[in-house]
Amino acid sequence: MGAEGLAERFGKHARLTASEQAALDRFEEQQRSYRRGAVVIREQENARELFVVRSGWLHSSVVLGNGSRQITRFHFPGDLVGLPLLAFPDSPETVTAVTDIVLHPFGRERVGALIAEHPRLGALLLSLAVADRVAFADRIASLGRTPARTRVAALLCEIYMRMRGLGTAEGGPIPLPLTQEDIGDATGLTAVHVNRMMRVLAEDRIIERRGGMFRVLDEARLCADAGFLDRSPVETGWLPPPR
Amino acid sequence: MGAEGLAERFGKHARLTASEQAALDRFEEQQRSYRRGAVVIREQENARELFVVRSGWLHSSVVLGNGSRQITRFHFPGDLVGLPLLAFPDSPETVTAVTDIVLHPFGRERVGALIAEHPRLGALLLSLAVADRVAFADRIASLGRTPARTRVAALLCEIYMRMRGLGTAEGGPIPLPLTQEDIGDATGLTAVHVNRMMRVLAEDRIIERRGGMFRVLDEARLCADAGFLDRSPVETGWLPPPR
DNA sequence: CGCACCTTTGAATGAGATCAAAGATGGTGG
DNA sequence: CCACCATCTTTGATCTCATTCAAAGGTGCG
Repeated sequence: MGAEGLAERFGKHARLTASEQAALDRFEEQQRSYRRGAVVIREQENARELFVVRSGWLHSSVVLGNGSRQITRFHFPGDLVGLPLLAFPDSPETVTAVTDIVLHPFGRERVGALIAEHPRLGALLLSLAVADRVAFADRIASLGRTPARTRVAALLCEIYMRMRGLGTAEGGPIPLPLTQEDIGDATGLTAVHVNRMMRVLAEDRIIERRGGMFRVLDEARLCADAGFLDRSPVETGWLPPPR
Repeated sequence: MGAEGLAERFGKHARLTASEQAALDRFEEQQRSYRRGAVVIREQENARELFVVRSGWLHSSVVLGNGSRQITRFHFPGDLVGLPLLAFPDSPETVTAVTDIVLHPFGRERVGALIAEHPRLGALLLSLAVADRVAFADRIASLGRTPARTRVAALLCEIYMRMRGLGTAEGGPIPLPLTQEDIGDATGLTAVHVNRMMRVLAEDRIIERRGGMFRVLDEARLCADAGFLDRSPVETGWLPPPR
């Protein structure tokens, strides 16, 4: 549970041929574990490896000149981490393990080889990168134009939806291994204010919190409060045929 | 001046073969003009075409449930517009002409064909999509963790840098065909507050404004105020060989 | 069991929003 | 060419949401 590989992820969007499946599996030959809190990729440092997340949560963050931190994205099993290394030799972001994690590292040039040998997977990869970009755009809108309560709701909603995509029980408890400071750094709020907003959401019986967990009591209202938009599934009609 | 095509853009990052060059040029066979203010792609509507920007400015925006608008990205000549259509059949964003523009429309499946026939260009496209993602991340950090003055400075700085990349004179005047409301929608501020911040920047002799133009008086200080990070040029070491 | 870290709550402060209204500017049609 | 009107910019006054500062509980780990 809570573990997914590249092939499973890609397979959600297109039926893979045996050879494609094999090519993706080859990205997961290596395996490496990190402890909660470990820094996997450090901002501004030269890095050559990307990773497939096998299990656990991570986040990408940026530290501003004024010392404050902004978390830009959370990563879950099946996600690709370190994509910016395909564009920049020095990482523009820090990638940190939120929980204990297991990753599959692989070299940049393997992506090039994948695209050359399996253009359809290359196209699918582009598709996923673009979907990611849309997620970033949604977050920009959330930060730029919505009040605190909405932003916190949006983050919880995103986590809820993503965990459900990985197969969490419907109304069951969801792990929330983030400190309120983390949530603040993701939503552009202070930890204090995050605390107040979470309390309000709990008082309104939209969520319930206990320990490092939360439970969604009223999915409809959470989505409404969060301004959640269900992005239709990734489009694959334009992909070239498999080779 | 101020016009650039796909081949020029790609050529900045890798030396193109004749056949690659030709393949990219073929994306610009069609041509279509729009007036300032025209909506090129409408949010939530089904769209099948992407565009290469030949000349002029555009922006992508999202309208939130509360009626407010967030501009997520500006597009300049040589940019690809409508990439989200590679992942979603219905556009998640509205694309609007900021000035009179000329675009080259093309179908989604052409991207698939390009990747299949020219994997290296596919990889480069992925690279550019990833670079875009990093730009989004930078903006998230700006919105989430910096004060108003910094955000406005960051936007002007971005425009300044991008215009320079397209060949604007060093200390010369730069067109700014945006209303203060537009700038507010991009920076997550009100038009009124944008006005105040621009005034402060002008009073501090960092920029100068006249008509629909601005001039950067003190590039170093603008960059410092904006927390500008010069992202190193797009990395191409991992690309597969040209076919 | 004790310490470090996290959560929670209260009170004061402040950055940016909102409300309001007076100038500029520019595009359009007569 | 000019007058008019819509749109945009500018400035002031007030209000509010979120921050900051401070301090008291919790929690879990070594």
